[in-house]
Amino acid sequence: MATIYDVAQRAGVSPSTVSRVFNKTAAISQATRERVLAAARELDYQPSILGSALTTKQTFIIGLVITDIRNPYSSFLARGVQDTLFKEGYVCIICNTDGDPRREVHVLQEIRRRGVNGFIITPSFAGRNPEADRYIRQLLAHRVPIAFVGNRLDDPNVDYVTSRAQDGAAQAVNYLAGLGHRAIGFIGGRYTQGVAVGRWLGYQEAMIANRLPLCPELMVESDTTSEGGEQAMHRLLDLPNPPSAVLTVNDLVAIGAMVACHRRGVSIPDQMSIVGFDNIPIAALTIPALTTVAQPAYEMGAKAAEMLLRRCQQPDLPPQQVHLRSSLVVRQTTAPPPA
Amino acid sequence: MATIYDVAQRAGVSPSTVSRVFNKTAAISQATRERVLAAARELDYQPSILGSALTTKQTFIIGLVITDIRNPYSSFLARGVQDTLFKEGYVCIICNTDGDPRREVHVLQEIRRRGVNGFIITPSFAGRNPEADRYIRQLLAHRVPIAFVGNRLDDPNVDYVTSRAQDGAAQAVNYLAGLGHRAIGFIGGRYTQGVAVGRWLGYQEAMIANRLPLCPELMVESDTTSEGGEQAMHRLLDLPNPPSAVLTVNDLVAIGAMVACHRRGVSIPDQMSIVGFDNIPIAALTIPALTTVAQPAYEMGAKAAEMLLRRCQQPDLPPQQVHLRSSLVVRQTTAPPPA
DNA sequence: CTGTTAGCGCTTTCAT
DNA sequence: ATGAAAGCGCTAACAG
Repeated sequence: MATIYDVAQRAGVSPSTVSRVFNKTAAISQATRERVLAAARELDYQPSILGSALTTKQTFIIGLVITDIRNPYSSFLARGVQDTLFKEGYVCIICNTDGDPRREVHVLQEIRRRGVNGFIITPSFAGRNPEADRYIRQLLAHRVPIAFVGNRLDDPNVDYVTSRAQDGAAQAVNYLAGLGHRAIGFIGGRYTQGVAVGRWLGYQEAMIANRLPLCPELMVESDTTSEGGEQAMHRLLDLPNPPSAVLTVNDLVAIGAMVACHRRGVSIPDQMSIVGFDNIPIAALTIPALTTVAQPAYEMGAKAAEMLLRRCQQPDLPPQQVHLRSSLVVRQTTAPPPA
Repeated sequence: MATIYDVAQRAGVSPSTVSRVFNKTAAISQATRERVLAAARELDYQPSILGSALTTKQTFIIGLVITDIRNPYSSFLARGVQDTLFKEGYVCIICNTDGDPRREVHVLQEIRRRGVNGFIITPSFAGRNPEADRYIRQLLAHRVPIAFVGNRLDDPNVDYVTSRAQDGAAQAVNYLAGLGHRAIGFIGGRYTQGVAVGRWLGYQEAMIANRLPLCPELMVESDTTSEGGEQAMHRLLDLPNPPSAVLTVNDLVAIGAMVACHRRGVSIPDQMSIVGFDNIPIAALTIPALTTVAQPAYEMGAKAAEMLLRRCQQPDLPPQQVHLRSSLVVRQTTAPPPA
């Protein structure tokens, strides 16, 4: 790799001059600029960010910490982040936590050691993760720019973007209630973890608002996978009084639930209504097509990236909160309950 | 952030000594080691990789260049890469090309400027992309470690891992032929691009081997999305003599094709057999469940990461090729043709 | 408009 | 076993 000195020598100028033409940090005569550029081209010179970062602290790298990139919600979010950052000359290091607080801390440290200019974090637990919380607060104290997505620290004083998932869940319940359902179940991950909590709260809130009974046996925890959804639905179907509709914590779980119904000959939506969460691409393609609460994952990522960049430029801005909208996408898995 | 000087001062030693205890690059007396470690702990010191990289060239960052992280194949591959690298203390920068050669070059440059120690690349075009090819060859000439996944340069002299997708496609055709199908269609992305080429070649090869007619009108190009698959299947169904079975370039396309059949009342698998490609998680959950050629995406990523790390350590190793297996997963979308 | 000098955080000879 | 000094690629005053 050619260095700034090689270019300087070849162009017959000083390194600073070369630096100036690349950074436009001072006026340079047309003539020398051209000589420099020519020399650079001939040597295939690209300024090393490593070198400049040592003085400027600008690596144009940010760290993105998510649960698991294989989850479509995460990968859409990641793409939103990447697109927005890349346009501004930034690139990102992505690490997965699998919801493990230990790993979350480790991952944050490893990323930080690379001198990133900021973090975008989807916290796995909200306020229930002493280890990671402590570390993140420390970063914040060092004024490291951080934008949170989905969850956030138990602290209103940070930048974050949410999707009003709680409202989304409530919308879904309202819709089902409007259709005439009374026994509405919830299949829901671990309620106290990650994104599940808002969704669960929204469900409860709306059940109460609609004066519908909140039966513990209709609220079942599950893995947040299709297998988890399948098992959970079987448990619900085994009940003496199964629900006539269920809201699920994500689309994969919903699809698992559909499979369970299919296996048992329970027809959707005639005998069972199902609502998913996230609106992953496949949701439109299940047969019947899945009614679901759409999460603007890409937009959330894009927005978080925007906020982060802003904070990098103006560290003293007041903290910013953005609430995007979750919206119910009605398709074919929902209908009035059987008479 | 505390620097190595802060730690040295606090421990009453020289910076070199601190460096030595962290890098175990020379013997240090037990006593001073402990003092240094204590000082480091008190100051929350973590060696900055940026600083050391300037001399060692070791950033412990590698660049992963894929088409689109939102594609499940890519995200599984990425996770395989990340897990393997992270265990060895590496982290990765991920960028998307969307199959655009211009963007591919740009992305490679941006990543390189960050001093990455190597690349893992899933080339969008194989040997038909002068711009990107030229740049990649240049990297190779500079002895930058690169591992290719899926496709590779038109050059046997590089490290790469494939999935024998061509064999997988052939397997699928053989299976359909064995079932009695003669008119087997192929819905296939742009045949000359990215992963599609191997799959298309495998299809043709097996059609010929089975002495089946290779009809141009049964091979249709499409977007590699479910919408693309849906449209393509409609075109096939509009034919005077539609096929009785189709192989598709990926599962999303297959699912789109299923939707098209469903809309037209063509029953699967009785009137139409469909085979997907990739075995994304959702494939097991469509109704009926999708028969598909499984790609070991996670393993391919993991293997590529392994190869890359090996090359970083031993640049003079002979180039290595790994061929993982694609395997047909028979589920419920395939059956003998109608009589 | 351009050059000189020092320094960013760390490693690495070379001494001791 | 430890320290001093130079240097990695670049930027940022400070001169001129």
